[in-house]
Amino acid sequence: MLNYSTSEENHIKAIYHLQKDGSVTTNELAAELKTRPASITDMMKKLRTKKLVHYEAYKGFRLTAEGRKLALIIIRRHRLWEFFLAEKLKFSWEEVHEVAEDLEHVSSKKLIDKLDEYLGFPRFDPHGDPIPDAQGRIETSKQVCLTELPPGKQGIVCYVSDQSSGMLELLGHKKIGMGTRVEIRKRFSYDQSMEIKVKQQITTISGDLARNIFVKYDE
Amino acid sequence: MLNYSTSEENHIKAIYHLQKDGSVTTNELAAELKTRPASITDMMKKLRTKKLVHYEAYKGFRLTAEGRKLALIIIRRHRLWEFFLAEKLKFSWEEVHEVAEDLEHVSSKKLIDKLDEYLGFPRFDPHGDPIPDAQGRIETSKQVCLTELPPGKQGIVCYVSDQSSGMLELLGHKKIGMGTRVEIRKRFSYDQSMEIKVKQQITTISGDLARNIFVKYDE
DNA sequence: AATTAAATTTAGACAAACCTAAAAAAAATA
DNA sequence: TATTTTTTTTAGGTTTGTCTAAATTTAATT
Repeated sequence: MLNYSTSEENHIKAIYHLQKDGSVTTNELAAELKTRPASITDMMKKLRTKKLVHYEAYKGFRLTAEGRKLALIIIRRHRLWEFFLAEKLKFSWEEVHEVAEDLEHVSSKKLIDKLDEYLGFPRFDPHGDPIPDAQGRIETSKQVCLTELPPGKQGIVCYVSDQSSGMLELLGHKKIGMGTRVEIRKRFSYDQSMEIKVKQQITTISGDLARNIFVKYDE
Repeated sequence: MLNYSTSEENHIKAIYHLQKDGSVTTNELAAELKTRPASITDMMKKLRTKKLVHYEAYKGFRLTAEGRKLALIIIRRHRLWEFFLAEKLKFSWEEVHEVAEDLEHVSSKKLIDKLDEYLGFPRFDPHGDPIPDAQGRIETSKQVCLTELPPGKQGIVCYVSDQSSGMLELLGHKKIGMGTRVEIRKRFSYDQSMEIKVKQQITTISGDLARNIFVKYDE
């Protein structure tokens, strides 16, 4: 595997994040990276010669297969470090991103694969974003607390933080378990309770319960 | 605390390592960093304006108090990462240096202090070199296996890797404990046994025993 | 469709960190 | 001490990644 500069890596990563569908524009990328449009044009020419992006003047750019592979490597590094910082070093949720921005450019593959193993092959970073595996495969879903599932979106229960018998009894009664599909129908700001659809039925759950249920959903 | 480039940090660190006593020369530093002498001159001028080195043309250079402080910060980062890689990620002894060369340039103080705490405030890296603490204080001694104590040097026992009762019995008999001063008098290559001086007396210990005793000594 | 506005690219400059080749200073030696 | 050798510095060039200002292309509006 070739080696890329921090700046090249940051450009590739930014394109990956912006490129939801269709192509990314010069101004968008300049805004994202806090540089000037002229600098973006220069860099795109370079990344084109390195076959990391498809680029034609005035037509925007998209990652090549190679470019996407690199983006996933960088995102893997970033999210594994975020997990490490939060889980092992007890950084708070909001602090991990900035430090991971630096750590993600240390490029030893062996380091990252061993870190992954040490952390127990986590699937989601502290923000709920999926972590690509060593082969660059990534889940399309994001993991969030049920309280943050966008209303109308289908979520799949994947984790419950409180494993007490009281919690399990309640979950059993509501017919909620690992893999159950849920969807938020209505939220009440007064007490954070919500009406959700579970197995074709509507039930109400408390904010306390919702805060302990985590779901995956596609963005 | 200001921020320095990777290249500046590497120069500062190299000067620290070469500057045993007296000043460091242009050629020495160029050899150490695998650059050309002309490049060293350029960098020394820059580091002088930043008040990190004392430098006068043709007279070599030494770190200022400020420069030494920076060097110790970089060495602290390097050795803590080495410890992490060996202890937690199970990298081998010889592999840790190269990866730590990259990690040492990630400059978050909070990261390093939390890493230090997570690792249990280790005092020596996997090579036996002392790790500076958060205030930049560093022990002058190096920690090595008794088999590697230079003959004639005084060593102080600081760690015994095998804590079995058999080992403790033997150590008690030989009057060797934590803090005991030892000195190698003669080594026998045939079976790695050695004659050592302990409390004014000469005794013989086996290679097996020596391999489990660790000592600190000043270089 | 013509004109104006916005986005993008080109052209030329700059700083950082390196380089080579030549000049100057210091050290070694005859 | 005079001369040669070695070390160090200066002068000028290169690459990377950024910038500004001007030119060009594309998109929007009248």
